[in-house]
Amino acid sequence: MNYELFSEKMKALSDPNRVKILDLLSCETLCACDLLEHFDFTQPTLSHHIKVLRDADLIVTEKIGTWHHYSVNRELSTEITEVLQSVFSSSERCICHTTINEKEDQYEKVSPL
Amino acid sequence: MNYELFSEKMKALSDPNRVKILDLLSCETLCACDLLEHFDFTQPTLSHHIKVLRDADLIVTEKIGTWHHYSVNRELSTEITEVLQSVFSSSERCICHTTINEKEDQYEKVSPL
DNA sequence: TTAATACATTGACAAGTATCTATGTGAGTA
DNA sequence: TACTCACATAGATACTTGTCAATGTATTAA
Repeated sequence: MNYELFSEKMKALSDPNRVKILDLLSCETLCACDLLEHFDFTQPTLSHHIKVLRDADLIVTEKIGTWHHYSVNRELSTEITEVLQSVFSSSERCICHTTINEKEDQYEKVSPL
Repeated sequence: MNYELFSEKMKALSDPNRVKILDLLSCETLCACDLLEHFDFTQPTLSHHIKVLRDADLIVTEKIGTWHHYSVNRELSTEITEVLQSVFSSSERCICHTTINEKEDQYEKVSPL
């Protein structure tokens, strides 16, 4: 995961409503109508937030008939937590150990985190 | 930390350049001019990103003469990592265990996370 | 087939953001 | 004092985002 990819996951978490959605889904799989009861906004707005979370791979959808069951992507959430920790921790893989203007660009494309 | 506060920290992390700044600062305290060497944008843009990180309490500044020394706020970074983990984990404190429209609003104001 | 339900999509709008150039500020230096 | 350096601020612009009302699309039920 590089800076660009990681910051996209963070962007998906940058709205309080989306964090609340994930928090609700962390306990159990829910459908959109169940989720909507917890919010003041309209259904299209919920649908928008779900799309953002889905595009970021933070939630997965299982369609059963007319109902869509949403749940958190636990694999990715574990990875994100680890990457976040690594960003704040001094480590060998930090970009600061590469020579500026020489390896940095290439390093970023491979795996800065 | 509530959803609003947590999502503000996430928003500060939603730009790849800011993540890179934190990654650089995680190894050592740096001044703005040192940081700037790692980026293609201008000094005012760096100053803007530093302000965003500072407003989110993710970095702290120590001014020595003309130079400003920036470093990561390790206490907050630890807290953020823990909260992130708790959002993705099923737990007793999850908002789903409260009665909708009854306790939820108050709960949010106190400590949903 | 008609109607209802669950969810997505579209288009619009107000608000926010990343970037730039230009300028301000405050501290050290000649 | 005048100049330089390190950094912040102001204002402008292009772009993105959260929200809504309106509408579309499957799927199930009557």
